[in-house]
Amino acid sequence: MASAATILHADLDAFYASVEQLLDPRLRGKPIAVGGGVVLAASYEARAFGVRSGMPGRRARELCRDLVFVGGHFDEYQRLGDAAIGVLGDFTPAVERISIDEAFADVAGCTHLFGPPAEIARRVRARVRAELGLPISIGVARTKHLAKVASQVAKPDGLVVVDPGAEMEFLRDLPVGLMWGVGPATEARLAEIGVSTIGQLAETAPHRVEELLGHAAGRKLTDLAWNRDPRHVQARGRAQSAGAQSALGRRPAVEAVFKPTLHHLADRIGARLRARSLAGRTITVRVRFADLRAVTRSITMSAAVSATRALAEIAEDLVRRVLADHQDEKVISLLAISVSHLEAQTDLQLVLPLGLPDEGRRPGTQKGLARSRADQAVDAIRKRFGRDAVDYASASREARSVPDEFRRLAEKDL
DNA sequence: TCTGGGGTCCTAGGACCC
DNA sequence: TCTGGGGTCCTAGGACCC
Repeated sequence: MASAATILHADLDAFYASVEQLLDPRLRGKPIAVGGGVVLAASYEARAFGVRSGMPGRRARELCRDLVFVGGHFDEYQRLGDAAIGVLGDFTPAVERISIDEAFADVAGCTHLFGPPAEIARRVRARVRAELGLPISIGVARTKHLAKVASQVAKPDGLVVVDPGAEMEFLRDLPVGLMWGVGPATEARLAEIGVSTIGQLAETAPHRVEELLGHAAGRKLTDLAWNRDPRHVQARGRAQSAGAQSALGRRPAVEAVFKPTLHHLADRIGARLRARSLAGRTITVRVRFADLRAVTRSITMSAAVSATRALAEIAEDLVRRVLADHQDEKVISLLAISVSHLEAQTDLQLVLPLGLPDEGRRPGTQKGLARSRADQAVDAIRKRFGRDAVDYASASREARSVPDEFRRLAEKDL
């Protein structure tokens, strides 16, 4: 016998923009964008003009003459996002938070207290509206995938319940792009074989889908189209990697450009890692060229690193390798560093920055010691006076096209 | 439309070991 | 000595999610 529809997917509508309209009533009903140089979020009124997040501010203004840009109240986003997810938590501990504005909840264990899932969803929406002043859409269904699709269909500010007896009918005519795991590339490939709806995908032979998309992705999508979703609602684990990136516009591919930027990125990552007593064995850099094509280089070391200078120097070496392999590329448009293979950092490692590439490891040199002490001093000052209180001299402030507060909202807990 | 930032997972080839 | 198979790790790239 099929289980009941007890999974909720709750998603705050145009979250950042809705918060701004909440804080300033004059913005309500108007097309607004959070951000400036780049659109970080757009209200539904702005989306109607084609304004999208990630879009350059200039382009957005072209699309919508009356677009109002607002600076962003990042502390409020965090507070209100936490509060909205907290409302779900008042009904059940089985909450899986996906991001600042989105979460799953399984209410199977609390219907005897609060009534059927649809009733719980109604109460969540009413409370978020009454207590926080924000619109939130909810999908209710038997599986996570169905609940997620349902909340998308429910937007804006709606509730959609998928009855277990009507699931296939619900999915059949919806575009494949609504499925979890189908982005622009997959959508285009499916279109090539004449598949544009979930129903059509379900009718396609599984081996064809796998040939087209690869084993894992093909199988996953076939399962979802056939409405087989084994995933459970469960609290999220810690991050597996920590990274930072900076878009540069169009800058010459020379040391004077990439060194300060890499130092700034290494500083951001190093500080986060050290705050959690973590370090990582694998460092990956990503270099994007003028035509937006990106190349990565990585190295895995025998010992984990978290010292800013060590991270920066390893990243510099990797970027030099990229540029040596692409000598015809004179312009770079983005630099990124990611640190993975994270592990707990022992006290010894905290003091002695081990772990340059294997051949070049330098255990506890005077220089290494001084660097690590500098990190500790900087970390301590930031802890007392805030994250912007100190900055390495060589770290470029101009590289920050997006406010640090916005970056922080996207960081997953390490 | 020449595009932000922080993440996750998959693929495929090669090295290496047993 | 040759051959084969399986497992694990590393590297580079790609797609996707919010």
